[in-house]
Amino acid sequence: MLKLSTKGRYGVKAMFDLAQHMGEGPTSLKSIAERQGISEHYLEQLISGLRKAGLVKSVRGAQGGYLLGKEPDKIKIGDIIRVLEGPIAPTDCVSEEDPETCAKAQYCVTRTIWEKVRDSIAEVLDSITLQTMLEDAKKIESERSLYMYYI
Amino acid sequence: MLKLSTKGRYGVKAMFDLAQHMGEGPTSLKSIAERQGISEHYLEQLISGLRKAGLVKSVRGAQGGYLLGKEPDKIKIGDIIRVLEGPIAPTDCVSEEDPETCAKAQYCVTRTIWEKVRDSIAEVLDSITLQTMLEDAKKIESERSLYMYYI
DNA sequence: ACAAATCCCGAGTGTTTTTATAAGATATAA
DNA sequence: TTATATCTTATAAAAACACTCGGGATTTGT
Repeated sequence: MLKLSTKGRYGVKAMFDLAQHMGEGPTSLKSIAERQGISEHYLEQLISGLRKAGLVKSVRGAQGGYLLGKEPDKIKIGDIIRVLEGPIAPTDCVSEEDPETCAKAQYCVTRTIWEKVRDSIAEVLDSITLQTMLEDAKKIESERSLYMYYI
Repeated sequence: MLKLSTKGRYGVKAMFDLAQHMGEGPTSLKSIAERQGISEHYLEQLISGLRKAGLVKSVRGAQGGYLLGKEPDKIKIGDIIRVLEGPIAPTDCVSEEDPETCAKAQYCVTRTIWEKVRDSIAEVLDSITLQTMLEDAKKIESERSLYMYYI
């Protein structure tokens, strides 16, 4: 159905939350889960993949938690999605990673459609970084207070 | 996983098959299913939806079958996908049809990402019609015979 | 009139994916 | 040493997916 699963959505929310709390030391899963309204145990599984991919770093023990693995302008939304949902692939025959080879691939007209869909999704997701999101959030916030001012 | 289900893929294949056999009278499900390698009974379910949406017309009885409901340049791939897979909606909060209203929608930064994804998918799918596919197929075929000629 | 071809409709079914939940092991700060 | 966290693995309910099946309705050709 061309739908994102909760993995991707929760993952992006969690990463954005981490970005918003940069410079405050490690952020615990518990606090992320509470702020974002996500099951802590479930988030645990998701962040495990993000850690293995180097998108976050973990600090164990009391007062521990997670930190971004890179600068926010180096983390694309596409990176997060690919870790949590696998390669972008509206169909198996046009997967970003080892596409299922089909004998008719060369002459297949439908295949070219799915390629275009894949590329347009990838282009959007790779054009947005956590930094972009932080800037967007700041902009929305300032517009919001401007509006409040004039009431 | 941002994946298309077989419904959408089979549906587009079947519609393209119908387009390729225009002017030859009604095309039976059986022949479409055979050519495209799809279960006939399953395809029956899918085409039922396409008929109700007016994308195909049916002719009952012996020698019956299906015909395109409109000219091929009037049938967008997006139309077919929406009938078979529902509105384009990478997440429920940005569905093309009655999006799930969320209290934070106005300030939600992730939401704007999913909107962009939705729009880019819709743009691709609505820019391609069955006519486009017929032209692409003809082009590929002529390139293929040209290549054969030079061997 | 009858048989064959074909569309039409709804119910049932096995598999996979999704979305968690739970329990316990490991590590560290205070 | 205790409380706070991360880490790992197992279990499982629910939903979606991809068919499968059976029978009914309609039309054509003999």
